[in-house]
Amino acid sequence: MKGKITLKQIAKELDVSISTVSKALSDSKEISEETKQKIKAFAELYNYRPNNIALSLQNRKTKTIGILIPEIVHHFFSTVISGIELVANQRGYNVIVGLSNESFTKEIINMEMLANGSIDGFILSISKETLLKQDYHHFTATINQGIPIVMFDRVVAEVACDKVIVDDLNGSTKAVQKLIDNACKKIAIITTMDYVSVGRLRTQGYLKALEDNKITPNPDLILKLDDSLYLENHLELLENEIKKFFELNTEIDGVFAVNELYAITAMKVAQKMGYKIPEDIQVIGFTDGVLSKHATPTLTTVSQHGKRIGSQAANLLIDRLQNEDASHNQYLVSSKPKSDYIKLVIETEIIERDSTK
Amino acid sequence: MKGKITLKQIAKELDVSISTVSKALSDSKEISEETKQKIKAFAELYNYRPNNIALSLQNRKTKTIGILIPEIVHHFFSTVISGIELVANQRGYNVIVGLSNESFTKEIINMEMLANGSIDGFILSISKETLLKQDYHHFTATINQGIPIVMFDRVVAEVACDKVIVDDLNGSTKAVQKLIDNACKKIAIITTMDYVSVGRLRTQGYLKALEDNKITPNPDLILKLDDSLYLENHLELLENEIKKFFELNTEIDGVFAVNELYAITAMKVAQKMGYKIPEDIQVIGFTDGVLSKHATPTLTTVSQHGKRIGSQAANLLIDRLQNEDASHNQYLVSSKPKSDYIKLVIETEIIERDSTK
DNA sequence: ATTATAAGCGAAAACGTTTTCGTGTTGAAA
DNA sequence: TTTCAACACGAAAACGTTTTCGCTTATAAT
Repeated sequence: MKGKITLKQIAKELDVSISTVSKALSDSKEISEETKQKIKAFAELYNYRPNNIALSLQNRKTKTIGILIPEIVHHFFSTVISGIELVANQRGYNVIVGLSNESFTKEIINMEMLANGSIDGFILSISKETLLKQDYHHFTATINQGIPIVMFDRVVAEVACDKVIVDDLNGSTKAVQKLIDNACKKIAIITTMDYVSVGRLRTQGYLKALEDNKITPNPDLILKLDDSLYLENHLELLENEIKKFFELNTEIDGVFAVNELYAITAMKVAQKMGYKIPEDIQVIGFTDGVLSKHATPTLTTVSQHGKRIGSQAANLLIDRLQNEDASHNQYLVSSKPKSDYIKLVIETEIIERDSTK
Repeated sequence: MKGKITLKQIAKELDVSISTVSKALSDSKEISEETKQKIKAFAELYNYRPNNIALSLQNRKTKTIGILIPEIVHHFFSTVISGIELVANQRGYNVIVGLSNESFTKEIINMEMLANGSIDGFILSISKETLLKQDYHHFTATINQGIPIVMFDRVVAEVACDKVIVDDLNGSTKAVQKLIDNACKKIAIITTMDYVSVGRLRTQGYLKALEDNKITPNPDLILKLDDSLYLENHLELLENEIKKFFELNTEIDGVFAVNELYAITAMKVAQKMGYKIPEDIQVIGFTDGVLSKHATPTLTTVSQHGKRIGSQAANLLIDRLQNEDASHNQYLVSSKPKSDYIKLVIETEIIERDSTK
């Protein structure tokens, strides 16, 4: 009972042709009931399953989606994957994942490895190094090869493809507005360097909320942190940075942080300095990770709905794949021109917990 | 510039045969330098890359590993994946992931979907439902089909295959021993139902440590929680259970929890009840997730080294795949008989933080 | 001049499918 | 009895590779 049985073997065993076996198993009416029964029974007995690779070669499609993300040990990204996997499976697709580790080179290698027939399309989030370099030729090259891409979260205008993004700007505005509504007078933001698009957008949202309320932004209240401080191992450095920031700006009574780590670290530092949360300082973080639910106090967050992002991205990709397919079919008119790319914006939602009043 | 170029197209364009092109690109000495140059230049120009699917069909191997895990939004599992991906990539393999969502049926469907040629071998952790049912026929069937499996963490003696496990028993013993050394007199354990093997083993480790120190275990100090309470949404129920437990056993001065959630929830509840940690109660959790580093106080844990588990599992699998390969080669003697399966035990390590003295 | 040898290339099979297009047999209609 | 469908099945091509084997042609040896 070693190795899968093939059409050829069944054919030989039953002394019919390969075509007959194939047709019998697909219940073709070309084959007599009698032969069908015989073949089906035999196939059943030996648990025949068609070989995926052979099918892929034949159909020139693999029914597999390539996911390319910066890292996987990360609540947001793994949540997105779970969303992708959900609809992919429902619609008959598998997912193959590659990790760029935020590296430009690994991103390219992974893409090329998968683009040579292994997958039908990509769902990806751009690595930081690529964002810094602003070199997107591998994406456009892939698209030009006829492999569609759907980008999520970290997207870029330079590449023409479907995109699924979080309403970073609006979400941030809502969050800061909430702090304003909660009577915060001096609202700080803890954010990243501008080249990470989401950091930039969330900062803009912060500024917009202030503007909407005729509050003049105070540059002192904007803390831009180096990305390396996002890493778990630089926890102390991060704490120190935030501590200095608080010491320099003692009047802060509200903090908006663009990610979970910054938010809970801010809470921790503030508490160590004797502030009460939310009485003295209210905090909101952008993200919805595990830490938020379990911090003390629990953290009010702007939820990104990662799972929904994933499902939508998968739907977008599979829709396009099947559309392409249909347009190859001469009997159908291509319903969608290839040029109109969709940009889906997933609304955020503020989840109120105990770090705000 | 649409779609990848094939050997056939190059051959036609350059008016040579397909075989010549193939040989030229693999630098065969059958082909003259002149022709090689011409073909290579052309291939380079059109960015020729061999089609993975065609290669897979030819070689009857896909250079792809199937990962099958209960869930992906989970620090331990995503860490393991990152370890697998690391060595898989280094050794020229891709990874395709399937999620069982702890469901027996989804586990089977996923396996069958991938076992039909899509992958060369599996790395997996068994779903809870499968563990409960104790039905492992799909694993043995897959192995009998010639597809090797490496199991990690949640493994089972009934299936003959390579395994990578955490030294749950020893790790737990060490943790409880540490509590004993730290002068804890009444040490409680918060654990899961027995059918999850790791829960059972960790409970055994707890008992062993007591025994080693001639302490008679007190059944009242063992809290076995229903698995559904592991879910994030039943947080309040979980807190209540633990609260009742503490109220019933006021003399507890040490807690060993078999997972991160139980551990930090125990800390939270204890603190709410007025206990100081680690002064009144010391806590150690089995796991090494994000929560531990950021809880207040930070949690002393038994680290499982998920990344190492992943890398080792991948090495085990790829070793076996390449060994099989070699044994098909008639010029080599199969160096390893197929029957001796390896069980790797990854040592745990206690990471001391502020929840112990 | 004849023969052996090597160099350079092409034909074809194989991997496992699906599908199109024959082809032979049967039975009924003319 | 001849003709024609309908039926049941097989041969072969195609997907994109690699590899074995065989065939020319030119060169070297006799």
